[in-house]
Amino acid sequence: MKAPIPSATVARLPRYLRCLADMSTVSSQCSSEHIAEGAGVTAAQVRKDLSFLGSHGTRGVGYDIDELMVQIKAVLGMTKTFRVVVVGAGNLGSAITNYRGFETWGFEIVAVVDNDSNKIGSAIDGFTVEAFASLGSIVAERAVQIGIIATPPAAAQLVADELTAAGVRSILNLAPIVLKTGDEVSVRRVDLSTELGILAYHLSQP
Amino acid sequence: MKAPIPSATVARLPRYLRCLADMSTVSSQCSSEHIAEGAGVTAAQVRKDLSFLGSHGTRGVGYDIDELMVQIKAVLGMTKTFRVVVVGAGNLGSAITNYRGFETWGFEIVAVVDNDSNKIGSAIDGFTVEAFASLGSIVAERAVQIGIIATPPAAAQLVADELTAAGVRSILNLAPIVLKTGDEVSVRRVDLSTELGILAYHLSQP
DNA sequence: TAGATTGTTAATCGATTAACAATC
DNA sequence: TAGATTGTTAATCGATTAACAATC
Repeated sequence: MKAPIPSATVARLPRYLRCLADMSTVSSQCSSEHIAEGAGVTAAQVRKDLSFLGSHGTRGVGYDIDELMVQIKAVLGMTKTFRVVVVGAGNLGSAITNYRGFETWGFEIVAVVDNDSNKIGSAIDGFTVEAFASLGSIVAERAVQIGIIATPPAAAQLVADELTAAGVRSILNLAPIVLKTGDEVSVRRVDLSTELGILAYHLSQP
Repeated sequence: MKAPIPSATVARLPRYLRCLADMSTVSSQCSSEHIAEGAGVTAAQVRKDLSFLGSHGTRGVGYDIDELMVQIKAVLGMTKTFRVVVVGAGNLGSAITNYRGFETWGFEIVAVVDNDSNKIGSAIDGFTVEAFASLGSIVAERAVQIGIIATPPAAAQLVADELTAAGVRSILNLAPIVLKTGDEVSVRRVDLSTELGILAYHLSQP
């Protein structure tokens, strides 16, 4: 029986991991208090979250940093790698393609595609931009598992449909639009525009 | 007595607004059901959220799209504009500077700075990259209100300190690190790396 | 009036916090 | 043993959902 980890806890695990990585250079042990400080949450929150992974701490002592990192990595599925296609070679797509953080999580970009003939054939971070029309064959031949949508919002749904048709079952959507997909496709969204809206709200508060 | 709007509601308002903007081209009225579909939430959720803004709907009819947009814009503070400095002219900083979504929320980029002498003087989207050392005078002379941190994580805290010292009271932090700032500074974080971690978790689930 | 849809209530659900026994 | 810190419980808090009276 796999323990179901609450989504709020999952969302904090990557932060704990980064925090542990920072601490691992100076120590081998840490307390929930240490992690809490680095991650910007309470110590009780940290202990509660880590309890979902099982008991890996030692009472009176704390957690072994390396061991805890291994546990978190296992839970987050960082033992696997995933092949990614980036759709959209504009500013956002370029930034994503250049982003070094992907390797950390086991994401390997295998193609960058666009439907703009001016961009096709140009180079981005060592990748040659390929035609959007080739998406199906690229997905099939390179066993692409994840599609990142970095297109203007108007194109995003079409891209999602094409990715789905090609057999991709996981999408990271950076376009500020809610995609309509079947239940077999899991979509996550990162929406800078919405974040700016929230920021604007807080700024306008007295 | 200003009604305190729950943070979860605030986070959804920008999405409702975009959704309403899309619908406004084809209709002048809409129901909570329509908004819910476009925003990917339940109709009950929409009505509950909108109730915090006051009663702007008509029972049996729905909401007037234009009027509702005005209400949401007012609540989100979109009647104001904010001057922004982008710190970091790397890939992320460039993508941010090129991002057209800023104007929507009243954010006006007035400077892009970096501490890399190779980047200083180069052009990004019409801006000439200026020296990080000039941050203080730039903030003062151009009345900068918001700092966007688009640097590597190792530099982010220093940048935050400098922004704070220069008098900036709002920071959007794109670096994957928790900033330590005084209570007078409000920080929001957008962390692509954490999002990738969450995505990896969901991908590795059966 | 009949049909539709809001605004609001109460119930449910899930997440956070505080406290402390367990135990190194 | 004394001090420290975990793991877990119970209480609290906040957000979501379902239902429906109000009312256009």
